[in-house]
Amino acid sequence: MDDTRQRLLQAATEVFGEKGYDAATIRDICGRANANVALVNYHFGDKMELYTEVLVNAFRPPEGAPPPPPSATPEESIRKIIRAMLDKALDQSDQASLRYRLMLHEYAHPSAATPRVIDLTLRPVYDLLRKQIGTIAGVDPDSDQARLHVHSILGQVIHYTRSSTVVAALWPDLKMTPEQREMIAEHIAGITLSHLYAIAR
Amino acid sequence: MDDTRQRLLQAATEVFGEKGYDAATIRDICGRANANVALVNYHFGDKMELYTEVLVNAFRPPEGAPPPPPSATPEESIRKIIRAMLDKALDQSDQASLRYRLMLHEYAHPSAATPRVIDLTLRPVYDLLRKQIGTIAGVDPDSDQARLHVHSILGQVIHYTRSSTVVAALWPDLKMTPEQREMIAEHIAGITLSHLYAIAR
DNA sequence: GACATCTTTAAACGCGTGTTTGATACTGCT
DNA sequence: AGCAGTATCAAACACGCGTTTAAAGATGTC
Repeated sequence: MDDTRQRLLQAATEVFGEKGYDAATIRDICGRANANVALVNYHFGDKMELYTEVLVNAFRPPEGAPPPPPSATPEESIRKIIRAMLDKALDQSDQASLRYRLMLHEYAHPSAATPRVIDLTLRPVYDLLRKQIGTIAGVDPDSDQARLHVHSILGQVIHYTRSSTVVAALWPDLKMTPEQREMIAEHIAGITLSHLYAIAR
Repeated sequence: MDDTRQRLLQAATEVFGEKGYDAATIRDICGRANANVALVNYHFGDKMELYTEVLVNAFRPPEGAPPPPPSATPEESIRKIIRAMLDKALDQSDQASLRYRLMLHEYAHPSAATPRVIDLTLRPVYDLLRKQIGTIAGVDPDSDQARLHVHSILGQVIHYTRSSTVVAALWPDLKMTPEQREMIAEHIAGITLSHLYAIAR
């Protein structure tokens, strides 16, 4: 059945998302998919081709074109983007968080597919944030100023979502409840915005 | 000779620092140390004990007690800490950067030793930054406010040093020259400080 | 129903890994 | 010189990995 291919793809998405390419084993993937070890090679060729298939599948935009978000103010737009990234990354065992974790593994161990993954994931957010920031501060979205601000935001969001061990060790009281996520998102947006306003003046 | 043990330790520090625990191989380590593969097990027991020995050795404070830095203003202190972290991480093939990379690998793949590594590396900086920030903003160093600011700083610094692939893809013109490092450090310090002043008012 | 094609299976292969072995060289002491 | 203890060596071992193989089963076509 062609359904086997689909089960393998889903199992592979989970295992690659949880452990990354190197640590994931074909036997583990096939075990979860109730499939023979040889079937990965039969259906996909080899491990790397299965992996790229997983990436292509995970980062394919959904069918129904998502409506462009109602254009809020640039400030609210930035706040919403930050909050959405935090939520998407921290909602465990969801398909969206699997995508996010695949992305993080790509960044930690770059492969030939990494540039394409970046183009499909981070770059749209990067470009959008640059535009909003340029608008607020009255600077060119291509300027160092705008880029520095966007990397500040990305760095902080990735820090909270990827380095959970470090954060937990230094700040045990942080449980990442929805309220605390809101507090973090508000803080990240706040320091950037207050600096932007200082520039605009 | 006992000098073999030392050569193994140095080679292991390099290989573990470059590749992390899993990807590092005993044959690679022994090759660099011009030693037989069996000698790791003879001198250290097994791979994991060699690794912990590397960690203990790398994070042992140097003999001569380093003089406490001349107490500058809190603002200058924060700027210097940020700049120092960036430099230490990005200076290639230096012993200090090996320490830093060992640290990053520990955070990416937490082990039993991770809490101790955090205590020896990040926590001192974390506590110092909290104190300085508390002073500037007039808040408790234990408050959420102070902690949020410190995690913002750490997140950004780690982002630039660990996610070089991502940064390079999104911002090809950034070459991490000394001038650009200074610009980044100044920006990270700037957004935090300008927000702190806003709070203090 | 018979044949061709696509799927699935258990078993094995080749390779790299950490580790162990048993022999050999070296060292320091009496 | 002789000997005990340490250090080093080449070789092999056991295991897990990705991959291949050859046979068996399922499926569709005429």
